[in-house]
Amino acid sequence: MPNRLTLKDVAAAAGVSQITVSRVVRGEGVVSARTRDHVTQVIQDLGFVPNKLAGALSQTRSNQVAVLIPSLVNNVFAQVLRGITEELAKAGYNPVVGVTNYDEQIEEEQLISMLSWRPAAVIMANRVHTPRTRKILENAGVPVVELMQLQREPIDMAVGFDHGAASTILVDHVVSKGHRSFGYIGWSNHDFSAASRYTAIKDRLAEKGFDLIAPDLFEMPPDMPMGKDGTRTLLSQAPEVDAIFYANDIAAIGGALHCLEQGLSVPTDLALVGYSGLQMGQALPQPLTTIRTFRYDIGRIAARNVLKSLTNTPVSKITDVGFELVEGATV
Amino acid sequence: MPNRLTLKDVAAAAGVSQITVSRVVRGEGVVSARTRDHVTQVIQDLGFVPNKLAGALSQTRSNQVAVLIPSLVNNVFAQVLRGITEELAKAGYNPVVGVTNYDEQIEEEQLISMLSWRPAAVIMANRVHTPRTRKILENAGVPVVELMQLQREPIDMAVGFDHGAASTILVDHVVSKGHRSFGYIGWSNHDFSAASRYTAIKDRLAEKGFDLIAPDLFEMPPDMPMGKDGTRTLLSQAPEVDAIFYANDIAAIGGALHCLEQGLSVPTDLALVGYSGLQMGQALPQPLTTIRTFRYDIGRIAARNVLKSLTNTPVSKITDVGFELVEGATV
DNA sequence: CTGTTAGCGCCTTCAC
DNA sequence: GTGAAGGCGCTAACAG
Repeated sequence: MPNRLTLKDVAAAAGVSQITVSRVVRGEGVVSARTRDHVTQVIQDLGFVPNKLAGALSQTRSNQVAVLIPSLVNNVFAQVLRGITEELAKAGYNPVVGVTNYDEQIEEEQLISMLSWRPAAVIMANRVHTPRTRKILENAGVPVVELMQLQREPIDMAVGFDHGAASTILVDHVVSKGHRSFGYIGWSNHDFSAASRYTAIKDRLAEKGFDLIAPDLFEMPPDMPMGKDGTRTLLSQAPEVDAIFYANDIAAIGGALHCLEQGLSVPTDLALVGYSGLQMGQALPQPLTTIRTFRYDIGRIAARNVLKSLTNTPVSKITDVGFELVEGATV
Repeated sequence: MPNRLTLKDVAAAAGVSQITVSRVVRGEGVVSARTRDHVTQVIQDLGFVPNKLAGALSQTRSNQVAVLIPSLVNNVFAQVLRGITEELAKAGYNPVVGVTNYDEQIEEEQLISMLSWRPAAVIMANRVHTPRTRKILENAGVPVVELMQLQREPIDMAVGFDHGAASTILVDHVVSKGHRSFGYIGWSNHDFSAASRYTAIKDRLAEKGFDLIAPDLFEMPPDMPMGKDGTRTLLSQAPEVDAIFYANDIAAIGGALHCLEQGLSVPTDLALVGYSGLQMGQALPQPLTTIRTFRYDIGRIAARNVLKSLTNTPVSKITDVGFELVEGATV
């Protein structure tokens, strides 16, 4: 077990004190070039790896960042996490990942569990929390970044974009193309972003005098088969619908498959509207009309804000990374 | 900062000693029912959260598990990670995730960085390591689980399946359907699984007297656009090819899109063979012929083996979760 | 520029 | 059944 080496061992081998080795390891404090080189050499030779548990304990803070995301398999969050991970790695920080499965109660438990590791910061890829979670975060004494959705006052910092605005633009685009009867396939849980998207679409359509038909919402973000089945169900209940908004691109692709199988032509018979701008939707023969969001950037900026905040560099409380209407061929 | 409470504070409030509180918290050692209840109550009232840094330091071991995966965005590894995360969570362990980007050098750096947190175990979703990485793992003194590929002797434990066998079965199936000229679209880096898949396909075809045409291999696992472009390139260079093996389902779907656009009928003009059995490939109008692998189970079993190993429960060194030939409609 | 001292918060060991 | 020391490995604060 070579890693059972401690500062003391290195110090003894190098003929200096522990604290000198510590300074060399951290690259902080003043050490003469000579001793620094010497100690560095000894560290190399011995293969010493500092114990960060002890370091964190003595500083009462670690270089781990707690990250809570609703799902790992959802590509959107996978990309957010990738951005976070890459950016943290540059500064020598590690993410500790917790998955909430879109459940605020689990989020709360996970958060408590992670806080007992005294992370340097917390990143939450969600804006809805239990009251207790909010309170814990407010008192955690570490930077907190909430992701994706900018509406509402952040606990500490927020990075994302305005789902409501994106939905409005999407609606206007679809209506401008002449569609007149609208359906929605999505989900209905606590996810604030999804909810505010649905509401924004419904409201905007209402302003223009249109209805939005959403027969049964799912309990989870719909995947491709759910999008396919949902489309069939919706069309059987409301055959007049000539445009469907989907909660995400994957579900919309499911809708496209339904059309393909049923011989419905897109967008003449039915218009399909996605949400997220995944690469996959754009690779289809008919590129999907959707809202492109910047997941990777959101992750990176979140991490960067964490790091800034930890070094007391001024950070804006709210970072709007925007979105982009992708005018595909399905509307 | 409510979490600045320590054992000492709880002990004072409860009128007992630190160690008694510690025993109650851990549920270990003998404490009378009365004091236990009392202390539990005080912990509740104060909202005490034990500091695991200190706990881990004094035990010289934590309940964090280091997980190194090549990519977060690749659905295969996302699912592996999901399995790991869910299973660890049940036992109160947290994964600390490092992403290697399919690079053994980065893997080595990440590993060293993570070991300085003295994780309870290490899970590597890859079987190729630098010599130094191997040595570090052998001496780490903690359980090590390597994933996906069963060939080769594991450092400690391995969970996965035999890529070579899967490829052989795949080849036999495709040949049995009457195809006679074969192409391959994949990648060529250090990934042992990908390499052994390619080799196994090539070898098996050779045994049957066939060639395998693989013009240019990518540096990364091909995605949908790469699969699409690769298909075009390959067919322009070798128009006689009537069946293509893809390194993964996503690339194969890209191939399907190419056929759709070019009016090639599948499998008459061209057969498409995927690898992984992603849900997506099965949702297509023509379900993809592929090998289904059990990513989620691999993750779960890996985590379970870690936990067993930590409690000195006997664990088999090698766990073969198998695979499944999916006879779709594209061959 | 380098070293000494005193913890960080918990757990192990050994008394009582 | 409970408690008092001592130590896990590191770093902050102060000396020299």
